[in-house]
Amino acid sequence: MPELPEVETVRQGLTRWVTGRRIASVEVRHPRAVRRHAPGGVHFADVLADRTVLDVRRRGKYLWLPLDSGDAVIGHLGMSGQLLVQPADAPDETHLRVRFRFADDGPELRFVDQRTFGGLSVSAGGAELPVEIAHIARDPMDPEFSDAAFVAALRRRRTEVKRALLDQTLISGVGNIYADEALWRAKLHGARPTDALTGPAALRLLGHVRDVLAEAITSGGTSFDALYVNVNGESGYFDRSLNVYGREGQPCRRCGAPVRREAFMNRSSYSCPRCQPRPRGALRG
DNA sequence: GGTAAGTCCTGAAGGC
DNA sequence: TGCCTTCAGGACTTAC
Repeated sequence: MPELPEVETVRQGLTRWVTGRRIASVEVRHPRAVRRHAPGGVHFADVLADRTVLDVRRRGKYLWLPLDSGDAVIGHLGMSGQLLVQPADAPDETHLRVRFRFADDGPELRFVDQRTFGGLSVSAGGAELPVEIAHIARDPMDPEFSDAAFVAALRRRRTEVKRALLDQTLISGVGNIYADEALWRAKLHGARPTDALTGPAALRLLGHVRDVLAEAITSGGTSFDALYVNVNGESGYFDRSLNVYGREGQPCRRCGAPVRREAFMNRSSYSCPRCQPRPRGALRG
């Protein structure tokens, strides 16, 4: 499941493999993969032909590829998307959605997505920062991310802390897995109200978020079921380092209490019942 | 049939 | 009352 570390790994791979190359043609094999591109798949392919990729950039879990036309290709991997660099004669993947061929006849760029939550689009004039993703906050690894502004905004919210961590307009790049891991490190239950967090507590939490993400980037991201792979098709191995996520019933690595799983927003939250006590007044559980 | 995931959309709720 | 902002939850998708 691609979160920031996975997307960053993909960005680094794409930078190496597609920067400076001229697109010869684009083949859209599934309309849903370009559903965010309002003019449709034919237009998507037309506007990209003969354009050169200048760079590969990232904002949160979004990638964009500035082009020599001033436009940009926006990509989001959703929960099962992959951007693969493959030899042109490699067999098509089962869930191949979009294929980029290059003028140098070198390796193709393929967007493969089983569950089609991800997608590609072209942002007109979006080379610097596509307007479509301008609402996404900076991520905590971004040099221009402001810790003080984040802490202030977090404490202004009237919601639960895990929900706030998943809000990409507040802080980007944190998904379900790393939210649980950061909360475990901070010894906070995800249902804690944000407006009751002290400034220092919020700052400590942010530090743990940053640590978890940094360690995951070093490991090349997390993968459980081979749905996520980097541009060369290799899985990350950060899952070996997870402390609570997916470990229901197994002993907490800090205190030994069995890790609990709770329903949260149509998905799961994992936490230690002893290290991360549920706040008084919280209803679920 | 339940489960997993991230984002967008819609309706509800709250503040002024 | 009414407008604006913020919040909560459903929809989407598909393999297992």
